[in-house]
Amino acid sequence: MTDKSLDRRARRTRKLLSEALFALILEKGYDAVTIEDITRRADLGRTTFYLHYRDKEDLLLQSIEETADELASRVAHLYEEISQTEMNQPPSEPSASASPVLFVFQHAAENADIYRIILRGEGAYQVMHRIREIASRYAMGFLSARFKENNANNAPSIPLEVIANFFAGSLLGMLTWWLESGMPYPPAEMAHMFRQMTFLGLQQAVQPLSEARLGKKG
Amino acid sequence: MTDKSLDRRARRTRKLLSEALFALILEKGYDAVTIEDITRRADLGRTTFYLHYRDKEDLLLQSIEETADELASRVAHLYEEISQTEMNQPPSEPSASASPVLFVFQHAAENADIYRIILRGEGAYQVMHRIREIASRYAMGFLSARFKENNANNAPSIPLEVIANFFAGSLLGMLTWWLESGMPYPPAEMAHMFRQMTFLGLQQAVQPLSEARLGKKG
DNA sequence: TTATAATATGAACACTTTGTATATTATTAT
DNA sequence: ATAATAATATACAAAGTGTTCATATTATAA
Repeated sequence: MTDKSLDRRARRTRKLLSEALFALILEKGYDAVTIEDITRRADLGRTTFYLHYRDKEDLLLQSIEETADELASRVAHLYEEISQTEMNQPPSEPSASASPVLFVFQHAAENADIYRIILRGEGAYQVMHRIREIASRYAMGFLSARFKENNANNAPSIPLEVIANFFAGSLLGMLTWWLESGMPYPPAEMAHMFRQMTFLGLQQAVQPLSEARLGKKG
Repeated sequence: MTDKSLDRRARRTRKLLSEALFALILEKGYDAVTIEDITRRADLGRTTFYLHYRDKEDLLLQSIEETADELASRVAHLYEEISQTEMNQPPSEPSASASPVLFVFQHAAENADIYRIILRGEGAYQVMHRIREIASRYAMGFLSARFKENNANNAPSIPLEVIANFFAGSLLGMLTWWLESGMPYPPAEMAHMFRQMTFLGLQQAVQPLSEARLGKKG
């Protein structure tokens, strides 16, 4: 998690700086935060900041990178386990327990501050762009695996890239709403609802008991 | 569109300023753009800027507000027409022609610059937040109308608020990808794919020809 | 066309923030 | 204990901000 190769003072300093930045961003927004704000909050000299980071954006991006890497590696690990387990199961059923989606909601709950900052788009383009990239690359892998399992013969009716970005967008949309409204449902419930809408579509979600029109094709 | 109550010079000045800002943001990112950059590009005196706008953010937000208002009013108009037309049709079929979703893709294509700026999250929190709000409020209205038509009796299995944010997120996700990759499909095709995924779910999109598992419920 | 009201401009100003340099002190690792 | 590393205070130049003011230009309506 935190780099052990660093001097103890340096580790402490960086931790204080990123915590101060997070708090200040949530208080008054990224743009309004100055370096002096950060170091004053962290109770450090202003010059100390420049010993560790180039500027405000550098600090934020490095902090986000840490969180993203941690999530990515843990999800990747979980994902491998799942794809093994599900080899012996009906594959396109929404997997209920230990799904990567559930994991994302849990991770977001544990790191709510940084997730809020990321999803609000603070720090502009680069941050949100990087997150969307991660989410849709992951979705691509996930979907192309499922697709190969199920449709060795048929071409998909919609390009995978499009599906992946639909998937990433909807996940980020639900995450954002969930965090901004104070996480009114537990992660498991959010994940369940997400899977339901994703796999079965709005038609099912809106009219749960009618199965009549499903066979039709547009 | 542009306020007729303004002096001709003032209209020209504001237009030049916003065009300059858009171009500069796309060139080097919101944060890096200074007021002097803007006025130099627009070939205006720096003090002139402050005659019209408080700061950089004010200029951007006003420009976005204009675009958003225009879209909102045009969609609202279209939406009324549709809901009348569809009263006499099977209501939960994805409506093919003249759908509000198609309209959004068209509007995005016509105003690609400002849409890119918005969706990249330039100008931070307020902008993206406002857009998500508009999108999900619209989705709320759209969905609750459909829901009432179809399910006067049953409670929806998923809260409308959640569905709306799922919907908004997926639309914004697809829009973003589409614009950032140079609009590789025509608006009509994007809208069609969006409707397909939204209403029928990934299951249908990924395995278009298998209708076997659809009846099941998780 | 002309009067006058509204806009645009350049120069100057105080102020904030940034990023760097330097000399000094404090802490860590071994 | 000591050599290396990190933190600090102070100072500085550069860039950007937002405002004021006197002056010039342009639009509008009588």
